[in-house]
Amino acid sequence: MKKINKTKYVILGMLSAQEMCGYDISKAIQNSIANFWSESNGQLYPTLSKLVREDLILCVSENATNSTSKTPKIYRITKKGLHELKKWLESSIEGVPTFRNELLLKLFFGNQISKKACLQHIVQRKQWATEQYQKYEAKIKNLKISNKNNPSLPYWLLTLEYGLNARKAEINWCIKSIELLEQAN
Amino acid sequence: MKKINKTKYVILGMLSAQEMCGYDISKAIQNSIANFWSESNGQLYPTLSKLVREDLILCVSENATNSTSKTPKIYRITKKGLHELKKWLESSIEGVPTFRNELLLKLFFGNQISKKACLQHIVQRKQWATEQYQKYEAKIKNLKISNKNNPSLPYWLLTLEYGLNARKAEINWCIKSIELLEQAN
DNA sequence: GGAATCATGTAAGTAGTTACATGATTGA
DNA sequence: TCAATCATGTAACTACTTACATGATTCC
Repeated sequence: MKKINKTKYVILGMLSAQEMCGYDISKAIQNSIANFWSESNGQLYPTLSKLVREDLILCVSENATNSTSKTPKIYRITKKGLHELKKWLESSIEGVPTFRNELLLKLFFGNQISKKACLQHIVQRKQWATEQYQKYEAKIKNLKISNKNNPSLPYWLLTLEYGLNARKAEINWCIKSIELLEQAN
Repeated sequence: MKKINKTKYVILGMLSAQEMCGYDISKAIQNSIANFWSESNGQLYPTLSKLVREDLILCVSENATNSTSKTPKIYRITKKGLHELKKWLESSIEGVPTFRNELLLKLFFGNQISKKACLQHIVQRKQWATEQYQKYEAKIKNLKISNKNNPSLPYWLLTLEYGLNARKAEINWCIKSIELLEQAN
């Protein structure tokens, strides 16, 4: 289950929808997949250059004339790139990585500190999960309106509902855990 | 929300229960927190040395006489180490990192491939989540018996129930998503 | 004029894994 | 005797983030 760089596929995926510059891709990530994926500039820009070298994308705005250097570079996905993207999208997922969970780590050693301190961590998480839950609800509502006829809508909703469900489960776990700890000897 | 190295606290936490060598710690991680935490040898051993230098743990088996080099080095947590551990356990959790989710990334771009291929990913995940769910159930059952009077039991159960809940939520999301996609246009 | 935003990129560093090297001990 | 497990550690590498540098454009 070794980690491989997927920045490549994020870029290809984003460019499969429309031509964009690096900055646009960065914004698009923020506005769509940020709940389960992030990319820093330090990964994004070098990968863009790499994908051009590999012929998976190309730059369609090399206005060689007025090259004032800080003009946006608009990228377009190539046929080869689209093929590579689809191949990856279809390929099955090899194992699910274990996510490190600081809350659970602290609770696992919970007997070393006061019950009250442990409860505080859980209450804090419950608060967070509740806020997140509401954000997901709002996003789902908005997306259904703003992208009514977008063929990608069902897929985008799937990802939001995953988050909604996960937060809901977390809230329930918090409630149950608070009760359980308060009762415990 | 910058990433900081928590290997330190895993080691301190494990040693707060009993004296152990590096290998034992590695095994203990496998048998207890592997569901939400992992450490590789490449992190573990250098960190052990570092913690000794920082006086947070000490090596209690420097049998300087018969040093055949591959004899286990038994470590014990110091007062300073225990204090540092407790301080961390009580400190509040700064932000929850976004976990990268390959399944959601593939589904987000799902419109680029066939509905069937997307469904396959979800079915596969459902299978995995179901297996995991059963493992959690078994672990919880066993732990309740094997650690009946252990004061840490409620905390350990909390972490297992988190996993159980999370997998259950995932299974439900899979079922719902499969239905939703099959109906879609 | 100046702040915010648009836009690209790099350098330095951290965290982390993998793969290897080494050798002792246990038990079938 | 040979495989498995116990046991420690390092070197090389990858992924990734942060912080910085730079400058254009927009719009109040």
